[in-house]
Amino acid sequence: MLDLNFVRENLETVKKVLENRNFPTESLEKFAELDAERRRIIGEADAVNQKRNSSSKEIGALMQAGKREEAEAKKAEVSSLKDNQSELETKREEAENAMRELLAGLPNIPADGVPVGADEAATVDIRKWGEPKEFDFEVKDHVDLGESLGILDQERAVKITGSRFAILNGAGARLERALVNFMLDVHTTEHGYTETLPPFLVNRKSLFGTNQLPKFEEDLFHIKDEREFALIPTAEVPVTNYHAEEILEAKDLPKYYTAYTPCFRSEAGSYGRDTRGLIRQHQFEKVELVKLTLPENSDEEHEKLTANAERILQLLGLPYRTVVLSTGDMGFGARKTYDIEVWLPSQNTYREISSCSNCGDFQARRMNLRFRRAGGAKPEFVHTLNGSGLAVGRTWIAILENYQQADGSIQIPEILQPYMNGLEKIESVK
RNA sequence: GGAGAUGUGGCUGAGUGGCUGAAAGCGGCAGUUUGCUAAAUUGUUGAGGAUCAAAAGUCCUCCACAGGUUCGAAUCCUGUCAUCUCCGCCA
Repeated sequence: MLDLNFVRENLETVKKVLENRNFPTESLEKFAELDAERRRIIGEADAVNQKRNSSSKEIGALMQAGKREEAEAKKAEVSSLKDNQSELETKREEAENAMRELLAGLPNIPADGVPVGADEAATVDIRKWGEPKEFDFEVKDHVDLGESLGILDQERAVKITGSRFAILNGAGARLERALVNFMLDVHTTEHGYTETLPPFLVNRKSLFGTNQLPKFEEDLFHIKDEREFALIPTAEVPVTNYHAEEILEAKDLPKYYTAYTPCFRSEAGSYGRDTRGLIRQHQFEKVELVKLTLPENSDEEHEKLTANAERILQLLGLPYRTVVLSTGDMGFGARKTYDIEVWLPSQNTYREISSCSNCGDFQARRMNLRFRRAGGAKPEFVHTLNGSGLAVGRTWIAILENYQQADGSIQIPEILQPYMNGLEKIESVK
């Protein structure tokens, strides 16, 4: 959420930013009016409350002095304020809700230097690592590989649940678990993150904090009862909200968390995309990285977080490139986002495997997550960052495709072998 | 799921209708004292908002949350949520 004062003082800038992000600007047309109205009503309501408070105090004094009649007269007077007062309180609530709603619907301001553009075409390559392997045979995709090896079963998942679900078996399931453990181990022992295992169901307040709500309700799976929980679409939600509504001490920052969780996304509006294989599922596994930092350090921490995610691909020997997303392609809450894309031989291209965002104070303001500098200074909002480190399902795909052999078997990267109980190769069980 | 108890500031903990945004203690911060540490001592110490160019000041709101009663609510009433104890059930 943007700061009210910032929007008031930079209305034109905000408008321009919205256009760069392909957002309609019409809500801003009402801003000035809404803002003035809100302040006028607050002033009025405060004045009435003040009148009531002071009169009530006088009544108390009169009662104690034994001046009953005067007190009664005063009571009647205050009573007559009541209608007006409750009406003003209602209006005040409406005005504040309207303003909150407007602000909650505005996306973050991109950082300086983020390429301006409408879509993916405007992303800019930052760096490449590794060389895509030359295969001297016709490469298969992960579906053909996985099914012929007997480690991937999509048909039965459809029977049990529906489309966009899959079952991993044997060495395939083990590979998924190995990747999770490997990633968590690297981030906790080499990169200084604290492992956390959060709830997989969250309430609406948390979803507001990390800006899934109010705008992206239809991307979530909702639990059908009065508690209104939703399945997490990413561990970013429970983990970033971990310290929501708290005031941390500056000396305790930065905080680094890493969490393994399943993620659930309805993928509404993506019906025709990536229908084959495991690229886009309703349920997938992810190891997430979350940082809470001082405002002045968030850019540097963002670079480090992205490097932490890239490190996993380097250790696994998977070629990738890192790009910076353009204004039109960035997520709602991000001020800057790096996507890391892994090489997929079957598609002869790089595909997203991680998205690392600096959200600045945008989410912290939504969840009222603050810190205090030494010496009793005013609380300030922390900066929040998050990134996948990595999407495990897509890493699984990349391992199969990049390490496939001519006979359809899969060579296990050396660093993963201890996590696979020493297994060097996944071969057909048939 | 059943029965009961509880929810006050960074913490402990007073407060059962007005002078309580909240005693007291601890902690924090600033000063004084002291050869240093420690101790002592004085002061200070919640958040959000309105007004204002800004600061100061003034005012409003907040004692789990949401409603209600009342001229007036931390205090009374209702609901919700959370925590604790006992029973049941389970992993």
